[in-house]
Amino acid sequence: MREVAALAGVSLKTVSRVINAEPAVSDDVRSRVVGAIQRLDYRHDHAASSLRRSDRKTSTIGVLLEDVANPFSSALHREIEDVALRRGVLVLAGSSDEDEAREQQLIAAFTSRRVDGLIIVPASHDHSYLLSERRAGTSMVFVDRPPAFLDADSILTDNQAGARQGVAHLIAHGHRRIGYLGDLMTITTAADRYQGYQQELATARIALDPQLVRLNVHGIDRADAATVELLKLSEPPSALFTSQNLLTIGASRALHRLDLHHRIALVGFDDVLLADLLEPGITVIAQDPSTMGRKAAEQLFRRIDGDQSPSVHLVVPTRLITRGSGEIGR
Amino acid sequence: MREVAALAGVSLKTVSRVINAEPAVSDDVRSRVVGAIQRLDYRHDHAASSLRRSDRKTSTIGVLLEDVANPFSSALHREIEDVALRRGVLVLAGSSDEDEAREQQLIAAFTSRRVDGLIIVPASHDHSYLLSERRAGTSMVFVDRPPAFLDADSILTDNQAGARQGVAHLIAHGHRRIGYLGDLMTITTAADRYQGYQQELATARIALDPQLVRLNVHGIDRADAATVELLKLSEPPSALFTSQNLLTIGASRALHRLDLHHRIALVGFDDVLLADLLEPGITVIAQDPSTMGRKAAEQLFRRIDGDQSPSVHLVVPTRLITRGSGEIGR
DNA sequence: GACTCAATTGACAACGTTATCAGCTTATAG
DNA sequence: CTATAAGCTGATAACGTTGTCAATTGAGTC
Repeated sequence: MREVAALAGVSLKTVSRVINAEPAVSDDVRSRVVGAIQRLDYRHDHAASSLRRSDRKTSTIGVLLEDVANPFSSALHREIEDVALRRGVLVLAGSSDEDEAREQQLIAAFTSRRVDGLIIVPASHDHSYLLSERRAGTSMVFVDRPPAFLDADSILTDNQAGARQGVAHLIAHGHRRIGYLGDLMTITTAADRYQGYQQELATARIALDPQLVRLNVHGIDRADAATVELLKLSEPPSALFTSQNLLTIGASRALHRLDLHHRIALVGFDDVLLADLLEPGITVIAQDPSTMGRKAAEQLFRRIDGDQSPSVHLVVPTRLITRGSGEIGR
Repeated sequence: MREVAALAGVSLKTVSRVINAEPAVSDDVRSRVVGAIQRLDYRHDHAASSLRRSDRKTSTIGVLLEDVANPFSSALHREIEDVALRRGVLVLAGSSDEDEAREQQLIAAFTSRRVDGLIIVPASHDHSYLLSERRAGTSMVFVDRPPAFLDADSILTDNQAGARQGVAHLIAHGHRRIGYLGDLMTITTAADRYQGYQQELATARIALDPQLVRLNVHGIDRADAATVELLKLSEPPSALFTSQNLLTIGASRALHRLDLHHRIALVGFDDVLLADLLEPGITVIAQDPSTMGRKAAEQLFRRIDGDQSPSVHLVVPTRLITRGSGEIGR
């Protein structure tokens, strides 16, 4: 910048003014400075600039996801990116892998880079470690799971209602023995969905058979194995409710292999790509990650812009998509 | 930091020494400083630090993908993140959407934040705009598509050989009329794959029938429509080679709808989640995005660490995964 | 002709940190 | 007891930029 100023025959401050498009610069000087910038191919240092600027904004936000490579996370990520980019804000992304230590490590790395705000899909169950960060003025929005021991905005899926809707759909097709596959119970959404399952059974006056329930099933392969177990029972279920993406895939794979996919009904929580090509297509309770990402980003930027109103807790509804697997009768 | 120094009764520089774990600090002073840091919950400012440090490293890299939400991109992204995080490096990610202007805008945003390096899946066809950036010392690695008018490392899939392998597989099952769906020809990988198709037909002495070729097909719906067109021909193809992810899905959807999925053979380029659950499973030429991401990140960090050797051009092989759809005979 | 005012420009300090170098203390060798 | 070295600590400048405020210029007003 010093060289640019010298070449254009002006002061440092004037170059700064041109770069920041401040009005009080004559056209003559401006064009000289622009010329010098190009000749020297000068690149503005955003970090040094934000260090000195009074608003101290880095125009960067941190996004903590479960795993940037899973479809739900990456759909969130994409939507956040679009909202951010429209404001010239860049996104630092990281994957927690459901690991509390990794979550905290990543968030510390984000904040030491002085991000303007954080969007967090939390893995941990105590966010009081963020209190001082919040006091320091960092905006933050929680997505998919609520903050614990911390008051902050959140955008959640209505997990309980979604699970009830799915189970009710199976009950409506005559099923009374509905197997349940649930993810790690430490994940609050998994716990919520299981509550929904229990509630809907209770509403329909169906006794919960613990044999039909497999909790803490994580990943496709475990879900496959758990499905096989359920179907080997002396009184096997006539329908399955799988409460997560990968569990749905695992269960579906097992049903196909056992050639039971036309006999055992299946409803999954969270949509699955290609689910409509299968025979039968998989009926799901779909979440809406794009809407969640957009709302989260919009809320974050409202906070960054100075909105001080009380915390907002938004619940995004689920949608039942019928494709065949959930409409198999008993 | 000034306050920490005051509370601990030491100088600024000593606090800096403690933070950077420099050896020349007595245990007594160190513990006083650590105590003060915690009492004041001081947070280190990474940007200010790298502004002054002699290596000028920001411990941040920029990753430009086609779309953070597509499976290929996000698998790359995840692998890069893992390599980076092991070194305490954070990842800024962005989606070009195959738009040259958006690519350049994002890269400018990355470089103005002084990233240590760039990993680029290019959308544009002239990267000379990066010359000055390279001269300024920014490391960069290209992935999936080669750089143009710029000498830089690249990690590519062997697209031509992969396509030949897929087409050869169909020919080996007796097919002579093989339909081809190709993505936008401006994408170099799409062009390479089409070349592979042409070459393999030539090798087998099969005349290329232009009617069977549909180029510049982009997205699931267009692929679905193009498939329907091909099958309506008076002399329809007995097999299809779809040269991209979404085109495979679109074609598969059309085949299922027309109930031809057991009669028309299909081989796709790039793997598709759930492809093994379909009836028949989809045979694909699989790329290996995880390996590509890992190699790209490792190469980038070698450059960042000062490796000045000539550009490396790595080709990652494809793998044929047979699942049924490609083994339907004529 | 003196005065006011607006428009333009520049000098300097400051943002939060680290590099450099100098100074102080204590131990060791001769 | 002095000389030298090693270990620890601090004062100051600097990284690249912008905020503050003052200086300069030129036009317009009476």
